[in-house]
Amino acid sequence: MGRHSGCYKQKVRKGLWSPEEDEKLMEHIAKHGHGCWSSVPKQAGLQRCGKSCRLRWINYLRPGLKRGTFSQQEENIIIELHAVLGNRWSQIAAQLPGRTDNEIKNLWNSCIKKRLRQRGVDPDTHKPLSETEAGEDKPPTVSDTTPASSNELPYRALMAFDVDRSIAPTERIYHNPFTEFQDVVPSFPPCNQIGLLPHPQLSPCAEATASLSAITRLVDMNAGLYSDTTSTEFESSSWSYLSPETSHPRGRSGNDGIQFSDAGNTSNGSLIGTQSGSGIELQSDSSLFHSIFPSSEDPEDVKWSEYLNGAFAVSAVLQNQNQTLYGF
DNA sequence: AATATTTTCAACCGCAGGGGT
DNA sequence: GACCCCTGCGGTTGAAAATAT
Repeated sequence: MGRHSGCYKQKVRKGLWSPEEDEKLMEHIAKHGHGCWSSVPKQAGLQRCGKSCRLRWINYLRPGLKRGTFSQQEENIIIELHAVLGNRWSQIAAQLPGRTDNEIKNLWNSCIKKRLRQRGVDPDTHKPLSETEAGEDKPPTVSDTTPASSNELPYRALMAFDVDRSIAPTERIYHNPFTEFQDVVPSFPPCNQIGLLPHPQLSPCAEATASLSAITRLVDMNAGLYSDTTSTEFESSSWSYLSPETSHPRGRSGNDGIQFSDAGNTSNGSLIGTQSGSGIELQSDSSLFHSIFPSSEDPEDVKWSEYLNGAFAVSAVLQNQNQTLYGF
């Protein structure tokens, strides 16, 4: 089981790939496709195991790969998805075209995790550190949850925090000699748009707005997940909830109860929202569940991908409109 | 300029699970 | 059902690059 015969049978090279090896692999796949990976190295004349070829192709040579700095929107999406999916990097990557699971995993482990901690957020649970440290019995982490049991789909309140935007991302052009792919990193939006949403009528995707509406209702129903914090670190980290009615008294109501605020109208970075409560669940009998999955009688029937496609179309809206949700 | 330390990220490893026999 | 082969996933490692001293 899990054996990898190619690596044992013959001498195989390990470590970094040379340009010549890359070229051989590219040429072979261009001509014949990869077919059975275990036979690729032999056919391509490479002293690598099939597994290594596959990895190289998927993570580096495959056409359409974006390389280089993650955009603000991509990071937001990753954080959102991680809150729901945990360390299911391949599923997260599936929502970010051109990004690989490995790349996302690296970003998470090297950057996002650290930044979340600095902001007083437990990267595993997406809860304030003060909350997770306080409890002796650590609640199950998001990564422990099983998406299959949809009646316990976790959804953490949408949250945001400031970052130092004085450092603008450099415009970098990445050049892959094989794919000729270029990626220009967009500039950051203003940081005071944290937690603010685009007007629904401006949204190019009504479906996404509807999903957002459902999520927002969910947050509202279970609002206050992060309230009652006593951590000054937490408070100073400019959290905000996407909690409609109570959060943004000056906001306008959308069609489905979402309030939309003008950028700059919120208090500058202080904690918004005063509800209390804990934990968010999708119950099969809840109107929320049915608002997200109108065709499903039972949460068990819901395909995980449907959930993602619905819930995270939100991200697409943000992406399209260059909005900041989490405010990194 | 030299060295030490930290960060980044490509690649490896082991495991799980599916399909075929 | 047992075994084998293969793919895919997530955790981990370690070399290279970047940064600090």
